[in-house]
Amino acid sequence: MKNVRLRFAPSPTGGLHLGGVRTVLYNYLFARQHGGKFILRIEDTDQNRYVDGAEKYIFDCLRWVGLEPDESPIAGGPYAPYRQSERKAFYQQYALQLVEQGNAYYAFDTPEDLEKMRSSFKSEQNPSPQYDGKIRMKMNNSLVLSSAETQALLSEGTPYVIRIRMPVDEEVHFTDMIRGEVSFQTAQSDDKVLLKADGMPTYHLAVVVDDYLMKISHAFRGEEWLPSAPAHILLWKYLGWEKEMPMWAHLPLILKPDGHGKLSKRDGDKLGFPVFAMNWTDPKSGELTEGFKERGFLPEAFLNMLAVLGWNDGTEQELYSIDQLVDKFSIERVHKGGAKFDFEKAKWFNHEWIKRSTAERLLPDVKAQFHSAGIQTTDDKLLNVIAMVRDRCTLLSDFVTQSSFFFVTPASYDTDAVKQKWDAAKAEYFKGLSGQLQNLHHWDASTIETGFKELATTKNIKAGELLFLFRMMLVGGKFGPPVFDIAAVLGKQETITRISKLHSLMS
RNA sequence: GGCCCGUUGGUCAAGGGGUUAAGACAUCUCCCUUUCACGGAGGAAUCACGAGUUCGAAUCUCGUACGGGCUACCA
Repeated sequence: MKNVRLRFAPSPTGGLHLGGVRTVLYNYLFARQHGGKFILRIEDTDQNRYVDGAEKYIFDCLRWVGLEPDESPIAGGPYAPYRQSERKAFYQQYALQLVEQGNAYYAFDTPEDLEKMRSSFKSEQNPSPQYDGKIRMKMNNSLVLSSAETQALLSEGTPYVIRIRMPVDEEVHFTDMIRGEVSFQTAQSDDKVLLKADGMPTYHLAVVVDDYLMKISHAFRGEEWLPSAPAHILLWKYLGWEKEMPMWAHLPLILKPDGHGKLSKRDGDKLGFPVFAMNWTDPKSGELTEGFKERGFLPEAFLNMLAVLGWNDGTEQELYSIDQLVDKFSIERVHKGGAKFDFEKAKWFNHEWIKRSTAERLLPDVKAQFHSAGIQTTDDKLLNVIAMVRDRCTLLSDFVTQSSFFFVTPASYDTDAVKQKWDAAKAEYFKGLSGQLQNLHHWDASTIETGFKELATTKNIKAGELLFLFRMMLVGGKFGPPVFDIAAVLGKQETITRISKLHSLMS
């Protein structure tokens, strides 16, 4: 396979969701496998829905996960421009060609006309009537009007759209890389609008024209596009480009956790998990939607999770680096059925990636977490701490809750629990412990532990309860690494200070 | 309603005529750990249903049911 070119064509209307990132990922993997190019084209076809800043946001997300395109509106490329709003002339040219060939026609129906048509043809058997072969001769278009009438309307500046003229009785079939042979009857399809009244193309025209002009060899998109595929294939044919038509792959959908419908932003809001790659703030409403990045996901884990949501290489392996994915991925093994999204499993991937990452890899991300929590850290100490608590962190934000006590004295204690264990004998013990620690020459975990236990034996107190209190003094709660390891990192003076702090609080 | 796509434990899934039907998440039990985790051992839990083909069907065929997508001058 040569000259492999793939494209991702998001509409800049808001956040970049899971399905979008997965499509990019599969595109990217396929492009890298074949030494091809991955192209980002921005589908700003509908001015009304264009959202300020969304294009840059998409780039930021792709940069975060490391899937930067080879060609894009920002990076440029040989087939620029890559924004649909800047390619209007192309679409108009080809729409006109289709009209001249008789494969498309002008339609002058107003929105009210369409509304009237839908309500008058609506019935129990046909709840949503289409503008198709059965009714187009009853509408106001260049198929029923004489060419003189059509010309007159056109020159008067009457608003119009250009619609594809679907054949009444043809079978369109194609091979999908995931589903195999798929076929449709054209009679079932409607006369889709190709060029809108404002002169902008619809997706149907734009995707075909741009894929041709940009020499796209493989087109991956969501399964929701399957029903309109026959119209696209006919367009390739009518425009005379059939030989250059890309290979199609319709990816399965990512579904809501309960399986009822496509996963949407609202589901995330409702169930408490992100569905966007990164934080997205709607510029109009100011509403913030949380992203996987800000939730504390590693991009490696995020991509890994997405890759295996709907694909499996047939082995037991579940953890893949991006390079391993390039090696193992195959579009033929992508599943046909949609997968329900499970946030618990997503977190598991992140946990695994955190556990497997070096402290050095984690340092910048963890440091950022601490800084946004307003806690100052030093790299040497943080590196040490990361290695100690890594295993118990699922999200990057867990590092702060799991290890902030290394950097700041606990602000509060579980005082009720402490009160139950605290008594005069133990107060006496910790007084003694402070003195003993002060005189320690070697400050390391096992030396501290030995002294701690010897003193407990001397005072005849069970070590278990003392250990609990010691942990409360140093950590403030019932969590964290082994307590003597903590003391070792904290250092002599800080350890003694924390002992006396709780001590004075209790007496 | 029509058309298209799909259906293996609660979830992600392997398996594509003969298997004790892998594995992972979640869940439960136990071990380890004087915390929380990690780790280890084990348990419970699946081929949507009905016909057909076959010596034999999760696997092939056909129906049915269920789920999803589309049915816009949205993508």
